[in-house]
Amino acid sequence: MATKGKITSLDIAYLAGVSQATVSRALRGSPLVNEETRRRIEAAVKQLNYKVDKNASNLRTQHSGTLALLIFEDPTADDSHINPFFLSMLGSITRACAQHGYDLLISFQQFSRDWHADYADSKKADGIILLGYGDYLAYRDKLATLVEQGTQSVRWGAVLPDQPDVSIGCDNFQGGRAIAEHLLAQGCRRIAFIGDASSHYPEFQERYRGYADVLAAAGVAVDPALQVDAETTELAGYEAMQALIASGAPFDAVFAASDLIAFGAMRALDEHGLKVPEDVALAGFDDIPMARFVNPALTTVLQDTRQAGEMLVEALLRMIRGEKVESAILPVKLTVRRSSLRGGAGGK
Amino acid sequence: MATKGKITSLDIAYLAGVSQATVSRALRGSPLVNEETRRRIEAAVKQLNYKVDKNASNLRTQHSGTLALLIFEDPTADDSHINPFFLSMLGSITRACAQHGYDLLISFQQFSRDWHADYADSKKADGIILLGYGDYLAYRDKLATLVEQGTQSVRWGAVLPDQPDVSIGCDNFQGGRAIAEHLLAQGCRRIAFIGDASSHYPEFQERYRGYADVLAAAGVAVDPALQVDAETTELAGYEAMQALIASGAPFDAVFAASDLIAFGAMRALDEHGLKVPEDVALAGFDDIPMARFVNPALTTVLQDTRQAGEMLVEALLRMIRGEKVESAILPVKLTVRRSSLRGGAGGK
DNA sequence: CTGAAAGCGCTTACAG
DNA sequence: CTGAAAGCGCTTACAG
Repeated sequence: MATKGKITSLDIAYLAGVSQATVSRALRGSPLVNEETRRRIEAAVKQLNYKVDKNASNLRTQHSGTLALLIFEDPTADDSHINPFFLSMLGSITRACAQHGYDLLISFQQFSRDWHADYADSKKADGIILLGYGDYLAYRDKLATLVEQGTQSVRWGAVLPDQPDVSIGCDNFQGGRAIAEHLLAQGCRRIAFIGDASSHYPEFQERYRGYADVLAAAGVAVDPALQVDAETTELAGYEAMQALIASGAPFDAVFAASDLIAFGAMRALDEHGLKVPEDVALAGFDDIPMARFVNPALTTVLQDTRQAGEMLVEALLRMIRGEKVESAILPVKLTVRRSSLRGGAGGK
Repeated sequence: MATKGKITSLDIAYLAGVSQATVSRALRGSPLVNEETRRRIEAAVKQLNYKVDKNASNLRTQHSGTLALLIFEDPTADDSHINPFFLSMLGSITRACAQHGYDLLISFQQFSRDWHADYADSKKADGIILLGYGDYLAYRDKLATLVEQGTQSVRWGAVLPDQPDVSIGCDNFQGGRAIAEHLLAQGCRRIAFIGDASSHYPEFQERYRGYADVLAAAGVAVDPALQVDAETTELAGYEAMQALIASGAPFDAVFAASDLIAFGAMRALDEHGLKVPEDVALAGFDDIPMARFVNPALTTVLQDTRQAGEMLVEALLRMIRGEKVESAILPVKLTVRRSSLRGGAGGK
């Protein structure tokens, strides 16, 4: 039937005995089309297995029905070792896109290199979602350029006073507070913080601020000797923990700025014969799926990735529609597991 | 400078003092363009921050420089609980696409519903990669339809004699053999298999065949009472293990058809006071990132997702180029960890 | 409610 | 090496 060549709306028009314009109207759901005509067209579409050519329709309408997701990662990142937290986000973003009838283009980006953010300019995507950690101070300029050029974009990350872009982030400060309060309630007083706490990594910095805030309010000294930098990998957490132990500074709890860091810390503690939670209470941040499987299961802060993904997509779509969009902060939830429980719950 | 309206190749042409056709040639890297002319054009492109409109160029050239990845999942699947193995695949596929200069569109699909495989027909993608478990016998017809309609596609999955499509899969049979041999070598004789072993799930079936093959060769009975169905989730593994324990059939080892199943089995064993590996040796399949973090760390079979992703993408691109492409089987690698070690390595 | 026609922004034979 | 022109397959004012 179909003459091998590509089937176009003209073929449908011919088969249905109408003009090509009417086919287009019918397929776009225009109310102007007669019910009977529409039925004939739909029959023809089915018969020839016709699909509208998106390149043509996108060219004509000047939008693509597609969003792009850029995930930043370390150059060191190995295939399968993308931060699981971002993979969860990816899942919920994909789903949110589908719900809104948008397709999703994804791309991993090296943080340090020039971003391939051309998806929007080249009309492959109507807007861009940015995801991933990296040095914010380096980040900032590129973000500003993006925004200046009028690229529609939203970012997952810390929500700060003067940032150039629209961001959605979780309440890192409250999360940090929750962990610190919990560890204090467990009787810990020498609580180490593993993770960068500078303005280069605002999310970690906020977690640290929450932690320091609670300690100070409780009259517990915030000892700089108990803070060790680490990027978000198991290895960095391991090495930072080693360094802390080697330093000889006494501690009875560890607040790792992310779950991956906590896993590394757990391994280092184990190698040094320090038991979690009996000798050292341990907590992380993110609540990635693995957190409940490690032994002991990890106390952490749940970031609701489902909600986050929906917020990101919805914010971006509103932006694309030309509405004014504000940054937003999502609540977090403390998730207590065995790794931080000093009392009777510990032990084998 | 740019008059707010969209910048097109005509603007570049005007600025560079050439025709629009020459701009197009220069930007596509045609050797016909004079060096000096090319430089002027490139300067203009930079000055106006021009990007080629992909919708227009794709429409003209009739291909999109994009591949689509469909990931099938259970309707029950929660946001963040996509099988981590497929997330690893997603990572390596994304990377492989980037290496080949292709963009990647992703979409989660409900297995039971009609697939939204229109990416290719609508010219949004040049081809499709299929990923995910599901009832193969139901799957098969849809696959056949896809292939019939001439949609370019490759699938990750079992490589079987009569399948309609091109598949890349790992050597499930050898993987099953490797686990069984290892468990036998540990002195186990009553080795349970948790996972579906029917032709509905050919990958699991192959793993089961490898296992049964080795047992038979070693003169160990393959007891049907020791095989319990389970889909690939932690919960299904947990429930299947409960059922097996409740059945009263004695066993000294468990071969779970996937790591997620193994995690669930581990939890059930733990709740029943059965120690891994002392009382029961346990092995999984996939080597997802969590496998090394559970306690005890899980013996499993490594599927090389990096290689798999590259193979899938390369096969699909060859197909798109019109080359003949065959299905292929990738080697696997036994990864022994503490969960299966009966000897001195066990214990705390 | 429908059709004829213009045009989205490119790419690429064709002619020079 | 370059330009003028056709055309990819749609969508949408415009006219009826």
